[in-house]
Amino acid sequence: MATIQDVAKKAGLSRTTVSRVINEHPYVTEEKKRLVTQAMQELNYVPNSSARRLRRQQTETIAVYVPRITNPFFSHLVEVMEKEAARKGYQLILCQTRYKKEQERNFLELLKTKQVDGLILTSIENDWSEFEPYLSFGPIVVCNEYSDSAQVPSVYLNQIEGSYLGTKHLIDQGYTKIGYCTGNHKSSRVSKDRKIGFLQALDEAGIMMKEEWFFYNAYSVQDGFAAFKKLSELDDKPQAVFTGSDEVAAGIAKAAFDAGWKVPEDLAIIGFDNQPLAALMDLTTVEQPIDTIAKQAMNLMVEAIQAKKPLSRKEVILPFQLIKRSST
Amino acid sequence: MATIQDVAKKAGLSRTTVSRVINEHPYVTEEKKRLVTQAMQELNYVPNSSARRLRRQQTETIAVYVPRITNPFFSHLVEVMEKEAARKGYQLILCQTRYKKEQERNFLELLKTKQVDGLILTSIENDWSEFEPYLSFGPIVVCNEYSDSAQVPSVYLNQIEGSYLGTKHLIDQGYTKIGYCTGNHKSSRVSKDRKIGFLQALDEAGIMMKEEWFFYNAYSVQDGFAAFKKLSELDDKPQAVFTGSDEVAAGIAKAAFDAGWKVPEDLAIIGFDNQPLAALMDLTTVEQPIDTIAKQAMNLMVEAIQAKKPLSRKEVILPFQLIKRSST
DNA sequence: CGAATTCATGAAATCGTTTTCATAATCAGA
DNA sequence: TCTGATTATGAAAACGATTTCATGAATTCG
Repeated sequence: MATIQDVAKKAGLSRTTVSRVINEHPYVTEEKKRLVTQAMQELNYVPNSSARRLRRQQTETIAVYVPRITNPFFSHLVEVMEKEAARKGYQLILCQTRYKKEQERNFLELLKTKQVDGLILTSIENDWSEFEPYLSFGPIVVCNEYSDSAQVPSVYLNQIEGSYLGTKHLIDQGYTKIGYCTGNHKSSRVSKDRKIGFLQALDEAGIMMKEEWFFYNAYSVQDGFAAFKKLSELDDKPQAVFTGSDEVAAGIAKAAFDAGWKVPEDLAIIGFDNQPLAALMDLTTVEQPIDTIAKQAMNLMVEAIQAKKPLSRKEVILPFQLIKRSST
Repeated sequence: MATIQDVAKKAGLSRTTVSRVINEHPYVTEEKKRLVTQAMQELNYVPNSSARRLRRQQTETIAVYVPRITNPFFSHLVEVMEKEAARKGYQLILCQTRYKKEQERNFLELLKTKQVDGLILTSIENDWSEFEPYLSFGPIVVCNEYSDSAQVPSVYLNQIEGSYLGTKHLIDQGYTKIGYCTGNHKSSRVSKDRKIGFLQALDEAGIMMKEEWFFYNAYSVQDGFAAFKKLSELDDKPQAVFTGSDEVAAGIAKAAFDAGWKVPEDLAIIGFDNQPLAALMDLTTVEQPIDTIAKQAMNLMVEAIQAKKPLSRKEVILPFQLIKRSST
């Protein structure tokens, strides 16, 4: 492996000048620039990035936290982020927290040990106080999830509004017995707010909710199957169900279909996210502008890294959209 | 930021001893070990990974190439790889090539500039000769895709067998007019072999194929819609269609359903991958053992990095499985 | 008991860059 | 022509770890 020293020797110049050429500093004559470029080419030289990182104290790498990359919502988020990051000369390190507090904390070391310039969180398992101390090591940006105590920029949607929008739609369609089937993840603000919005819509319409119409821990298609099974065994069944994701909605729809139920006549279903799956299953759903969330979060991050200033609290709140299909 | 020097001073010892404690070298008395540990704690010291990388000449980071992370096949692959890598103390850098030759080549710099210890390719756009020169910078492992000229380990499935298996199944069900709807990506060996296996099955059964029953560039649900539209406008329509992915199959199934067709009576459909989507849409499909592919590829990579020996050609070929559902 | 190991530590070299500082040479303005 | 800025270059000091080499002390062995 050729080093900058080798190039310098070959070109008959100093390391400094070579470095200047590499980094496009001014004050290098065309003549020397040519010499250096040629020497670099002949030696097949490439700057060693570890050395550069050490000296520059920056890594041009950003860590992105997701629970699991196979969740389409998060893979979409990551796809856009990676694209945006690459465009700006940054790499992405993928951190799957698997909904585990400890996993999430482990990855924090990346920031502390200077392996990444910053952290983007798309989900939050731990209390914000766990993150707080790491802010001195580099910027953190929150997106999708949010926390009132987080003193960093957050790009998110007002999930109260989102679930209100979806629930209101069900109510407007005339349903009065409405089930609620979501992950209801304890540490998630998104979960909490969704529930608030849901209840708020019911409340405004003067509609009652029954304890047995809540179905929790539903994340996947499989969970949707299970939820339907429970639902179908109730004496007093809901006429419609609000879900936390298109996967769950799709699972319920499929199970209902297999059981000979008609959607929406026997059971109306509303999904969340508007993924390709929703179009496929003809599910009404609440759309989240994933592309925009991802881009904005990444932009804030790169800005923060380059400004080298600590980030302050800042909220970017984006709007939802209802996509009406035949499941409601 | 505290450095190793600060710790050494605080503990009244040399950098060397501190380093020994950090790296668990033998030959340090318990007494000094305690002193160092305490000093590290008090100073909130963490080793700087850039410095460590520079000295050690390794990064504990692996780059994974995928076309797009939103493709469920690849996100599944990456999920398992990340898990496996984390378990072994490695990080993953995500590289989305977006099916572009140039993007793919750009990411090669990561290896050359020593930002990663190795490369795992799950898709290949460029000719192998483009990768060849980079082998001197670190190990490369191919998985899913494969190339005869690649002198590195490859973990893959014999796609000729896979599509043969699926096509044979359609033939066994009595279909004689069979369409073929895949990506048919030019640079992909997978694509080529799938077609070979398909034609082979037809050939063995003495079945004729019509040019108009080939539908190419189909990757997504959306593409499935389009393919069905074309198919349905033919005078002589196929009775069954072999597809390259569950998404495409699902798209066709949905479009067919919307058009009032019955599956499989009016059109039989077989997918590929056995993703959650396939269960949802009740699609017969050819299953690929994604978990195993991912794990094996990652193991080979870590082994290669740690052995520090150049990798030689080696093939790990895994088996397919047919999942029969109601779409055929 | 002397020689050969093994254990324990530190000084200094090293990894490959970028940055600071110093020094000339050139140029512009009075 | 002198002064002060601008341009062009290199020597040497960082960046923060690990590793080599040297050296003594303690232990084992014949």
